[in-house]
Amino acid sequence: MDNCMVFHTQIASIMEVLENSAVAEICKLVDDDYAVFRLEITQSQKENRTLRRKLQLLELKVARERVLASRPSSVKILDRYRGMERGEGHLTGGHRSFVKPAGHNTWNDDQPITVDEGSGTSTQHVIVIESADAEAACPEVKLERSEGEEDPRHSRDIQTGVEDPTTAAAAQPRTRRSITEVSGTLNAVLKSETDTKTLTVTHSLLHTGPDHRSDPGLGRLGCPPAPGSDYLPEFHQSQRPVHSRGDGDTLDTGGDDPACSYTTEKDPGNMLLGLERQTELAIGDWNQYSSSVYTEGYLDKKGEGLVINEVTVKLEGDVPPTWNADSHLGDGHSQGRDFLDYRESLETNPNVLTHSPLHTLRDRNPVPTSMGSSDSDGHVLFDRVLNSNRDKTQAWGGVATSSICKEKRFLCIFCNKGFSCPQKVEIHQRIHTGEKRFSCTQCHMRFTEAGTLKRHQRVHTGEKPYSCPQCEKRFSRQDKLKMHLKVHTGERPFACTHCGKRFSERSYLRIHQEKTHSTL
DNA sequence: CTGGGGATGGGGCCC
DNA sequence: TGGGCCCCATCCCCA
Repeated sequence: MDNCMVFHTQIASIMEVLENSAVAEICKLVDDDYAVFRLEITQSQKENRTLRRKLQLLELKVARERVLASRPSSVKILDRYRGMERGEGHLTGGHRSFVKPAGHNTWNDDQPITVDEGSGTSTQHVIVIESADAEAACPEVKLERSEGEEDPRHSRDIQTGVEDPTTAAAAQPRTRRSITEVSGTLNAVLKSETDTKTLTVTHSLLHTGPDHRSDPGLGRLGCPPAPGSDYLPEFHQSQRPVHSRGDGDTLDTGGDDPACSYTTEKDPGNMLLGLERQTELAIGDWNQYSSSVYTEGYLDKKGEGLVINEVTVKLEGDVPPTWNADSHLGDGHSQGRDFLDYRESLETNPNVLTHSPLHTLRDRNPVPTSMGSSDSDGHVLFDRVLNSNRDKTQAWGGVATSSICKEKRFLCIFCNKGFSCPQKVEIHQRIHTGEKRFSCTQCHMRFTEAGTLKRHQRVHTGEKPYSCPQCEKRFSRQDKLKMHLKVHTGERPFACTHCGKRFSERSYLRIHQEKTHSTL
């Protein structure tokens, strides 16, 4: 028995040793395979980056060739990338979006292009504007991504009209486009100029604070930035060139009213976006993150089309950095509007979401668009400028800034409702997204607007600053006091068209008609 | 008791 | 940011 026990003990020991060795071997195999797998993944990623870089270089080259072909005179464009093409540089560590023209609406103007390298602050984005032919139903906007440069604070100007604007104006009908991007300081200026028209779009990404705003006081069109808005798009209406300093400040050497200016590209094919209502968006998903999307444009007078002049997207969230924003652009009805300024800015943290109403647009009518990506600062910005109707330049030539600002050309992407300011569109679109960023500290109530929250909080404080001079009754709201005053005055401005009965409130009349005259 | 109307409070929304 | 209007819900009064 003892021998038997010893034998079993030895067997158990051997089994344990074998088991341990087997486990160790399995672990080793797993580790080896894992290492190989990771190596393969890394190699694939490197290959992807290399291919992407090559693609970007090809795009750059094509764009440059287009420009060179159409602008025989002194072209200086994208010196940085020219160097890259010569092998002098590389795009790593960030992303660039290039604005490039396409079709007949490309850099075909006989204006030189200059690139202001700025002062070493590296923009992480190069914008690609790709305008479709007039016949194209969907103008394309192509956003390229590349590995960005190291310095996130580079500013660069791309101007396709280097001449002195004053002389350029004298050189009409010469067509000019100039694009200035200053994303290093969170400003991006797009300047598109045709004939006497100038477009300057300035993106001021406000996440760095108001000090970085080009106009800290007011947003474009004289509107203050929407609460929580992290960028401040601006138009500069000036025929003078806009330069970007190395420190990122945008210098409008013209000194004209910086409030508004608009592109006057004249491609009729780009004038209208066949944008349909996007009310079927998955609001739940859309509301996961702070977002703002608006379209700048207008409904044509017949209501048959929605002309999108601008789309601005601000997105936040922990989402994959693969957001493609495209839109439906179609030939359309300019209805006297002679420009299409389509701009889209996207700012995120290191990650960028992939959902937006624009996404839906893109899906409905895909265009070759690559994605923007994050720069070293973790911000993503891509801008687009679509050239608009070239034939209608003059219609916008003399439009004053104030009149433009009064127009409700910023359209809700959900309901097409027009607003005068993009910030207002952002606030309005919270209705559709369900976003209520203002929460009461006293209760669970949440509100879309800060003013509504403030008004609500009087419920908790009991503050009733408005008192009736007739009966000492007090109210927390002025409109309620005004309503109450009708009790004393007997004012009943709303009369039933069926029975003549009068009511002090419209809603009373409506209820009355529903109850009494519903069969009529 | 019931229904219509008035009064009030509150939120939504736009200017 | 405040003003103003709208809508809705609720309570109350009264025929």
